[in-house]
Amino acid sequence: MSPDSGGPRAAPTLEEVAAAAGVSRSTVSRVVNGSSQVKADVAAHVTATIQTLGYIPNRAARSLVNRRNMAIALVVPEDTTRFFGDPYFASIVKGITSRLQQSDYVLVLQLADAVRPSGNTLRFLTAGNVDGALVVSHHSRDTALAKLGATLPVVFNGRPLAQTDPPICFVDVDNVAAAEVATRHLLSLGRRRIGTIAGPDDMTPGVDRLAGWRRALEAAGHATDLVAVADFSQADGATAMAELLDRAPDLDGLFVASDLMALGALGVLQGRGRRVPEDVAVVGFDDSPAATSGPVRLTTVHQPSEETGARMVDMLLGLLHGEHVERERLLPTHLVIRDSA
Amino acid sequence: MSPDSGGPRAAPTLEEVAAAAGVSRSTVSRVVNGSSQVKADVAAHVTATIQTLGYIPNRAARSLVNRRNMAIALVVPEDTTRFFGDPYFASIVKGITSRLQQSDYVLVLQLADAVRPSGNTLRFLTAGNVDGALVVSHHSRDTALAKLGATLPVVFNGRPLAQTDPPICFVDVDNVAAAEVATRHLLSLGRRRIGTIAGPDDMTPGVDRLAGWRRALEAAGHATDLVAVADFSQADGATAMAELLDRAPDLDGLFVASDLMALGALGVLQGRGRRVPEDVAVVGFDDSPAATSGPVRLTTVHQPSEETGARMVDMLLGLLHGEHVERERLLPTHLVIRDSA
DNA sequence: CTGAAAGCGCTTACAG
DNA sequence: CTGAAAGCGCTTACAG
Repeated sequence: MSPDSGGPRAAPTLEEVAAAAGVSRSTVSRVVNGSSQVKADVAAHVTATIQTLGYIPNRAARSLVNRRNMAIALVVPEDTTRFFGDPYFASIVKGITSRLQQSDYVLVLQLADAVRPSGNTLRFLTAGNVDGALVVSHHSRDTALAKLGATLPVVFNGRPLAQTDPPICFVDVDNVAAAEVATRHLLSLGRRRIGTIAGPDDMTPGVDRLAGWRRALEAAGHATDLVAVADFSQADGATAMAELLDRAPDLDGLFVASDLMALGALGVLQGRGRRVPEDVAVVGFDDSPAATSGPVRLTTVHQPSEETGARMVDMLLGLLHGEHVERERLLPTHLVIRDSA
Repeated sequence: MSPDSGGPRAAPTLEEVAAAAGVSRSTVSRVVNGSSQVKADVAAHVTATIQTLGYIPNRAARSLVNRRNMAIALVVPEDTTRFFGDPYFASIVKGITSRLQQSDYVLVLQLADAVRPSGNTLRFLTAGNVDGALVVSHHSRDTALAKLGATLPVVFNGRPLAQTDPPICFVDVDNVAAAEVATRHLLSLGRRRIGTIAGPDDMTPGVDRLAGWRRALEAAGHATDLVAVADFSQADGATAMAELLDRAPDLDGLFVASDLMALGALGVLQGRGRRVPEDVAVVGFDDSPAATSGPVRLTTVHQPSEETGARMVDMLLGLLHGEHVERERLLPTHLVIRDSA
C-alpha cells in the first residue's frame, strides 16, 4: 500500500492496473480492448487484476483518443404527451434501448416537444456530442432534421417525405401495401361504403396508408370520398369518426391508420349505437396494446414495432462502423384478424 | 491558411482558436468558461474568433480534466409500455428535459423495462458514466436503486418506502393529505358508500393515497372496506372497478389513485349503466390529460407533474454542485372540480 | 508479444 | 491580466 492511501477510494486507472499486474499500460489496454496479440497467460493475469481492482475504463479518456462519444441521440420531434400516449412509440423505444444495451453506446434523449426541433436541439446534434442520431415521429414540415444526415449518421423511423443528398436512411414497413391488404379485407367482408381515418399529411405513415386504402377501393371500383384526417391521437380519431359518420351515415367499413385512433373511433361508434363489426367493420394499424385494450378487440395490421427500433439501431451502428449498409430497410407486416372486422 | 488545409474540415480546437486570435490556449479557455479575469477587449476579440471559427469545446476533453461527465441518467424501473401509457410520466419527463435543456447536462435514458433494474443498468450507473441519476416510477420491491444514493447523487420521483443512509432525495406531493381532500369532497357531496381504487402497495403513491382515503372515511365514521388495488394502468383500473361493483352494488362514491385508472373505471361504470356523477361520483388523481379525455371530465387532484420533473433536476444539480439542498421537496396539490364529482 | 512515448483537447495552478 | 507547463486517462503507431 502506498503511504498516502487514506483518501476516498478513487476509481482505479489503467496505470494502477498496470502497476498491480506488473505490466505496461499498453498491455493492459490491449487486454481491455481484446487485442489478440497478448500472450494468453499475461492476458489472464491482467484480467484477474482488473477483476480484483474493479477497473472500469474511463469513458471520457477513451472518447478523447478514439474521437467517438459512444453516445447516440434519440430525437423526438413530437409533442411529448402525444409521443408518450401512443403505445407504438413505446415499442419502438423499447426495441431501441434493448438493442442498444448490448452495445457500449448510450442513448441520449432529445425531446423536441414540437414538430420542429429547437435551435438548441439542432446545435446539440451538430456539436459533436453524439456519434449518430435516431429520429422517431418525423414530420415533413420540418426540414432541419432531414438535412442532418449530411453532418451526422442518422436513421429515421419511417420513410421521410423529403429527398436529400445523401439519401436518408430509414427502417419502415410498406405502408401502402399493408393498408391495401387491410382495406381489401373490408371489401372481402362485403363492405361497400368504406371510409378511412388517415394520419397527418406531413407524415409518410399518414400519406402512404391513405394511398393504400385508396388504391384498394379504386381497384374495386368504389368511391374514395370518405376520408377524415387526424393526428394519430385517440381524441382526434374520435373527432374524425364523428365527422365521417355525419357525412356518411351509411358507412359500413373503416380503415384507421393507427390502433390508437381506432380506439377513439370505437368510442364514438359505440356512443352512436353502431355495433362493431356488425354495422361498421373496423381495421386498425400497428397491432399495439391499444388494439386489445378497447371495448372490441381490433382486427389490425401488425407491424413489428419493437424490431423496427432494433433494426434502426443496427443500421446506425453499421453506419458508425463504416460498414456497407442498405439505406432502406422494409419490415414485413400482416393482418391480424380479431373481432372488429 | 496553412498549406495543408485540404482535408475535410475538422472541428476547430482551442489551440486553433488561440492561434487565430493571437493569444494563448489559457486565455481562450478562460473566455469560453466565462472567467472574469480576461481584459474586456481581449475577451471580445476571442469571442469573435470563436464565432467565426465555429468553435465548440470538446466534451470528452472537458470531462476528462473536470472529472465530470455532464450527463445524468433517467432511470425507469417500470414496464416500458406502462411507463409510456401514463400521461403523468409524459409530464414528468417533459419537466425534466425542458429544465435540463437550460443546463449543459445531457439526459441518458435507462429503461429497465422491469421493476428491478438489470445488472447491466446497475453497472452502468455505478461505472461513472453519469454524474447523477433521476429515478422515476420506483417500486419498493427493488432495493438496489434505493441504495444507489451511497454511490451516486440520486433524486427520486416520489418518496421511496425504504429508509437508507444517506437518506434518499426526492420530490413529491403530500399524497396522504391530497387523497384526504379528495375523499372529503366525496363526503361533502353526501356520498356514503365510498370505495377506492388504490395503486400498488409497493409504491408510495399507492400506499399514501389509500391511507388518505382511509383517514377521511374513518374521521367521518364510515366503513373502509371497499378497496381494490390496481397497478396504475387503465386496464387494471377497469378490472378493479368491476370487482368493487360486484362487492358493493350500492357504491355511490369512488376515489381513484390515478386519472388513467379512473378512465378504466369510467368505462366499466358506463358499461354497467351507472351514471357519473349521479349514481357514482368519481374523483381521480394527477389532473393529467387523461382526466379530460374520457366520456366524463374528471374531478381530480391536480399535482404539478411537470414542475415535479423540473424540481427533481434542480435538486440533482444542486447535489452535483455541492450546494446545500433540502433532501425532500413537497409540491402543492389542489382539487379540480369538473363533472365527475 | 511487449513497452516507451506521443498525443487526443481541454483546464488550472503557478509564475510573472 | 496572461502564458508556459503539467496533467486528466486513455490508445496506438513505433521499436524492439
